[in-house]
Amino acid sequence: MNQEIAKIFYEIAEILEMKEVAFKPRAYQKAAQSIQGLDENVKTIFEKKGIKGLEEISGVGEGIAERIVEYIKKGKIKGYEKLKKEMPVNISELVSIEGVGPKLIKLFYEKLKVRNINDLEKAARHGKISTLPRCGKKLEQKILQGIEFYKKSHERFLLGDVFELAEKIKSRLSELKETEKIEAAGSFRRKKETIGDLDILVVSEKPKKVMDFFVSMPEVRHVYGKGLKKTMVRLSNGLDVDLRVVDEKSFGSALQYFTGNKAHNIELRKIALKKKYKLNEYGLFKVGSKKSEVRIAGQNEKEIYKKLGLQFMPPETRENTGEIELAQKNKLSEFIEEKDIKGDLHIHSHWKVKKGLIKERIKKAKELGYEYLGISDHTKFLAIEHGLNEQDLLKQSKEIERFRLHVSGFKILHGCEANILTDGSIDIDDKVLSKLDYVIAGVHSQMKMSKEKMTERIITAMKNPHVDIIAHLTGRVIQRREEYEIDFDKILRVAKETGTILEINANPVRLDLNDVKIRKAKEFGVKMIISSDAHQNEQMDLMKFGVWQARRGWAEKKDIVNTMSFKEISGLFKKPKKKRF
DNA sequence: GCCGTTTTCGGCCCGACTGTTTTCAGTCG
Repeated sequence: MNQEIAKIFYEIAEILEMKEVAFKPRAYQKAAQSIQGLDENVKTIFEKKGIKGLEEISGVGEGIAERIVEYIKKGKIKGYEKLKKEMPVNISELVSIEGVGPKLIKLFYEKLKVRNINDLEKAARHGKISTLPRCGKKLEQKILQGIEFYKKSHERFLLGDVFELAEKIKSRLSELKETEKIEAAGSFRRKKETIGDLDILVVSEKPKKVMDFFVSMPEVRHVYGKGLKKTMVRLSNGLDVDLRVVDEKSFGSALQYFTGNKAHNIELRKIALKKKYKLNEYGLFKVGSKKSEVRIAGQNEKEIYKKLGLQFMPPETRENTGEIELAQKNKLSEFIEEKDIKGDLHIHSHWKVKKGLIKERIKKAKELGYEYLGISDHTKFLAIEHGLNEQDLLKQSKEIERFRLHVSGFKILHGCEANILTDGSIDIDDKVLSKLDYVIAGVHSQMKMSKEKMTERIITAMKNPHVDIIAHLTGRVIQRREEYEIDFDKILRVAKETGTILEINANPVRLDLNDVKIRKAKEFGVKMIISSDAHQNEQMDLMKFGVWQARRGWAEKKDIVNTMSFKEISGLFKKPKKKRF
């Protein structure tokens, strides 16, 4: 329901903008944004706390709260229906065309009766657009091109897919002697799970050379525009990349500015204004009388936060979801870092089909600087993954015992990734589970159950004294499979009571728990573990994606159990679950 | 329509780029 309401509010904002209503568009937009990012359903909030509860949402006041209630009760909003009648246009579709905004939509509708992308394409093809005031041939071409790109579905890219590409582009640029500093900003730097486009900043004395080199890279398929400050291209895989050349003295402020997110930046500027400063991508300036400006920061990003009276915030937290308020009070915690990770406990060795892989995994784990590694193959219910049965697990235990004797200075744990069956039971006998160092359990079948049943299923598994960790709790595969429906609050309460650890699956297609859920789990005092869930050696490198996600969820070292030493974590697993935390 | 260590009324982030004109409106991030 939150997404539905957010979408309506965004549309209201656009329509009001068309009607040139002042300020209200921003209000609706802001409310839509908050509601979209909300963890709890507005309906639940309303049922629990009434209209006052809704008004607690940032950007939601009396008026908008009433509109939300109207939607909850009647499934529609009268004012919105009325606006729609005045402007019966598919706005959300049309605004997604690059270069088309509310004002143009209004003009196109009034003069050409354009209601959707199809109409717009026809109008542009027939040369109608360029007959309108302030519209020319170039706009017409731009619109046609925009439609072309829209049709090729301008979807977002997985962070994991963008990561390697970004590294490649950065290293190409760094080989060029004309570039001094290089940094990728935007949602990539904030390590969002999906990326719309990539922003790269460089410092250079020779912008022309850098831009020429940039557009000539083999990955570049299309150049949107090329200037000395900004060049925009599309790569052959469809990813849009903007390259910006900035002055050394503005590098920090440009990095801050282009990292965003937008809402975070707006808050920062407001703080600057209150201090009689001005903040933009060129620096932080003190504004004196007669509009004289003195730069007080810009070269260094940290300096900007400091001068604004704020603790430094890692890019992963810059979403304007409360980080600024905490930073003002100096109460922002230290978040977990990659170097805090001491081991990986969710690792597959495909033992039933290939025996030599445990050794390879150990070698890789040592390279990563880990202190320990846990082998956790699938169990028998997952025949397709050659899951191990009870006998296999006992045999594997003996082999791991032999490794322990031969490997020095490194510790190996033996676990498994067992299946939570539909009734919540585990597909491996308790007696065998109790012989393992630890047990991960996950749902791998029957994912479309009712919310109540799925919640009950997982809770039953958590109540099993042998189940230490629940893997990929929501089962989502980003952009491919929805989360299962679960009552997350209820699960968190039981996790806390039973001492069950929740996994943050680091695979970039899962990242499950997500940032919002991590933050909530932390608030409930539930412990988490970050796991690569590697099926191949190279996938053990994915741990960092989990760490970034954990940082986005404000997790600290103490919230994540695989920051513990081997002694601590093996001791932990030996204690009864309820006495662990 | 929202919101408050300048305000319960009067403000609401800011600059670049583009295409269109010839001083600026619309869009974007």
